[in-house]
Amino acid sequence: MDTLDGMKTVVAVVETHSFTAASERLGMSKALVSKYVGEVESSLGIRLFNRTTRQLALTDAGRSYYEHSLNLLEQFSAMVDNVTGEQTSPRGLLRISAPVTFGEMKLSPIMPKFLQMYPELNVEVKVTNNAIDMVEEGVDVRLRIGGVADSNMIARHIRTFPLILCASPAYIEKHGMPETPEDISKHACIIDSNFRVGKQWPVISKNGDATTINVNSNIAVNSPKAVQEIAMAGGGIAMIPEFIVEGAIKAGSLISILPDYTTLEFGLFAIYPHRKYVSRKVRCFIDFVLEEFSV
Amino acid sequence: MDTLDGMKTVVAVVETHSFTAASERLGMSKALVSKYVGEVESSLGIRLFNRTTRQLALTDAGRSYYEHSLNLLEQFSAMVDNVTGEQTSPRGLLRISAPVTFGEMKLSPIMPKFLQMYPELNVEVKVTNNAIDMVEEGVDVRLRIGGVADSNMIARHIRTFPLILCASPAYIEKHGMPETPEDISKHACIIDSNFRVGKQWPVISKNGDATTINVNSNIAVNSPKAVQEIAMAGGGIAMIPEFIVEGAIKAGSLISILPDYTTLEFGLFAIYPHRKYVSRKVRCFIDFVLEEFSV
DNA sequence: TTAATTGTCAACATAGTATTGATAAAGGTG
DNA sequence: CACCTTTATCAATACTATGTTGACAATTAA
Repeated sequence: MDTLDGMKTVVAVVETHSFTAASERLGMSKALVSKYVGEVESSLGIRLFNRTTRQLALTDAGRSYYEHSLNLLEQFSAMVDNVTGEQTSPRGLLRISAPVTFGEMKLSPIMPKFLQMYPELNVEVKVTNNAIDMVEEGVDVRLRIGGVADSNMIARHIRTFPLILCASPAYIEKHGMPETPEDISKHACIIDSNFRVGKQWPVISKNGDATTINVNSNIAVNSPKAVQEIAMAGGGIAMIPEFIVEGAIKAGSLISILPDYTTLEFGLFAIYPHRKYVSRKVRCFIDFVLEEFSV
Repeated sequence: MDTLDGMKTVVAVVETHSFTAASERLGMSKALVSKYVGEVESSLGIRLFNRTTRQLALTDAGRSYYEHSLNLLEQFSAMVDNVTGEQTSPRGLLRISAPVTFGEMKLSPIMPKFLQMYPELNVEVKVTNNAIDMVEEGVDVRLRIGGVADSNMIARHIRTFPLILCASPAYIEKHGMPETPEDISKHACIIDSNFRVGKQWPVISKNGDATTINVNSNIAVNSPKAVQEIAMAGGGIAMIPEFIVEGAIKAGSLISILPDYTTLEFGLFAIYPHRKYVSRKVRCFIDFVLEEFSV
């Protein structure tokens, strides 16, 4: 057994709290995870986990080994990056997580280009809206809307994405096209509960005048895709990230409302662990995303 | 190939300046050393050595890899020691070097006890009087008479050993037994050129009066054992470490001269690399030697 | 109790391992 | 300048270890 693989295995077990989950993260059989942990233990001559088949508890030695290993593995990849410099392309596995709609619509289309730039890199994208535990999931970088308050995470701002107001042509035909922000409050609106503004929608005119509209709504949903579907079905006026609806607007199934006004915008951030050293593959990915999403 | 073994191999090659010497230090075939270095190089995608069959030159990447690896390997064993704590006995290979006579007469007899204390430890003792390069030879601890001026080495004082004056019974019978320090200068003396005093022998009486004798000598040799042999053959008065001649004196083949006086003494030091972390096996060995040689 | 899930075990085919001896290149030597 | 030694590498060999699969006992939730 490669000593470093042994360390990686223990790290994965500690972070996932399970041999089985660790085997999935590492892409190997659970039998091998069990074997590796056993080998590490016997090579140290000390028990790292107190385990019954259903419960897993770290021993003091296990905690110590985990913490040191984490540090060592990080230093090792730092060394590899340092030695190879910029001469070789990053290799290995990069794990990314992203919000599902953003991941599907904006991230996925640019991934082939990224893979082409770094052919020796394997990428695993996990789209999820659950506030996943990066450590537990073994994610290297996480794209997220909004920053994080976790001090051992770094949140790097990528860019802001605007939201726009829109509704279906049928709805507009029936209820009329709003001409001023104040008109909105006479309409039915669809709330995306991901955005914390609720029924107070901010609207900013071209010359910078900001107002807040108290909108009427009897539906809220926590998915921008669902909001779009509701709007397209004539459910009323929706506030949706532009990148989601730009296709529908071009196709004519949605109409932009008050195009001379801007409304909410959200920041896209890249979140990654706050350590001394950020691996080159992560840096490359963030640089790539920054470049691609630069306005 | 175990990643750490790859690192160890590169380290050994760098330090010995040779694949062949590295293979000897590591106890593996030179073919494997060659293979390992090749594997490390191809896994990094960069050349570590510029090598013709006869010349070996580190590349910049090689130097960087070596330095980082040294650090990583040290941290790894520090971790292992930390995790296992004092619960398990040190294991692995400990390389010791010692002056030949001291090694033969004083160190060797206590080694079995040491091995018994730490059964999982393998020891390799290298007796030599040449001022060997600890790095090149891969020695963990070196016992040495006198300290060192190398700032990246630590010299830990073990104890001082006295020298005594002696001669063969036949010589004394023929030339008379010296009764005062001044009598010595009338005799033939044997110089051990290891001790830098040359023909100025210091003598200190029991009440602390120190004098220096200008001795006559027409032979100097850089080996205390040889000095002893010359003295036993009737070559004259010799100044020899007590531990070397105590057997001969008991056996009657040498007689102590001016036993009420003391003369030179030398310090025995344990030399080891000056790093953040001293491995447990080295600490154990030094502690053991300190204990054994405590007066 | 049943059912599902967990960590471990034993067996197996496969792939990698390290040694040996041979080979070519490069220097030092007389 | 040819010789001889030494060096790193290569090819072939026997062997060891590797990781998967499927079965198993242990544990807990329903």
